[in-house]
Amino acid sequence: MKASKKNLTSLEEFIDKKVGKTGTESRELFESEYDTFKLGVLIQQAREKKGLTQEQLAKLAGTNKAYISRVERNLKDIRFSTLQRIINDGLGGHLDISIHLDE
Amino acid sequence: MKASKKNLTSLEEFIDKKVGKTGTESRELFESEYDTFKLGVLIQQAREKKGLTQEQLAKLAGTNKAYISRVERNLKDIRFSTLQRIINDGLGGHLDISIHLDE
DNA sequence: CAAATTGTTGTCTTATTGGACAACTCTTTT
DNA sequence: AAAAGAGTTGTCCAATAAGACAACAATTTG
Repeated sequence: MKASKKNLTSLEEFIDKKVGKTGTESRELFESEYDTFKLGVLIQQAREKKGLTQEQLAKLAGTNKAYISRVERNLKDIRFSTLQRIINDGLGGHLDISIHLDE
Repeated sequence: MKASKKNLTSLEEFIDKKVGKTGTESRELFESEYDTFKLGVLIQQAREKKGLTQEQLAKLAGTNKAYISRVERNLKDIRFSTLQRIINDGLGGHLDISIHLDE
């Protein structure tokens, strides 16, 4: 299914309509899921940028390819320490985190 | 024990001397521990900025003050989902993460 | 298209988190 | 100096992440 550009105003508006306005329960659930979603994608993109296969990354990070696959696809929650190990040892990078308080 | 400004050149140099140069095993251990350390401090600072006690934050995040204390003091590893819950529900903020690949 | 490589999914076991609550400490207030 | 408030620590139990490996699916390559 291709999105028609025609009736699309903005991603924000689209999500408002599809998921619910900011502040609603359904929207907050969506956003927390989206954050998790982003994490997997982030790892995958970094891995590909490094030109590594899941198996290579797994070995470097001291785990196995099945686990990497699940993390990238967000099928598993992940411990902070494991995330760090994947990024530091596996990808040779570092994790940057910050907390933004609303307004 | 107060630090004397006298013989301090820079934090970098201090850490190099105290922990080891970048790239050494001891230094990498330190840095990953430091990342974890930062996470607790980050949460604590955000909590204080919001003027919440550990107990208040705990209630908002659906946990208890003992747990918050341990997280802030980095005595426990934390799941990504739990971290998000504390930041979203507890602090009313959001977590910003990015992966930086070295060079 | 066949083979090889890469990624996904099922399932088991073990290690560890998260939640609870009590007891203790430390600090602040009255 | 006693009480109150805030934070720390010990321990228990249930839920779940992490690690392993095999089997399967999908993609890439010769």
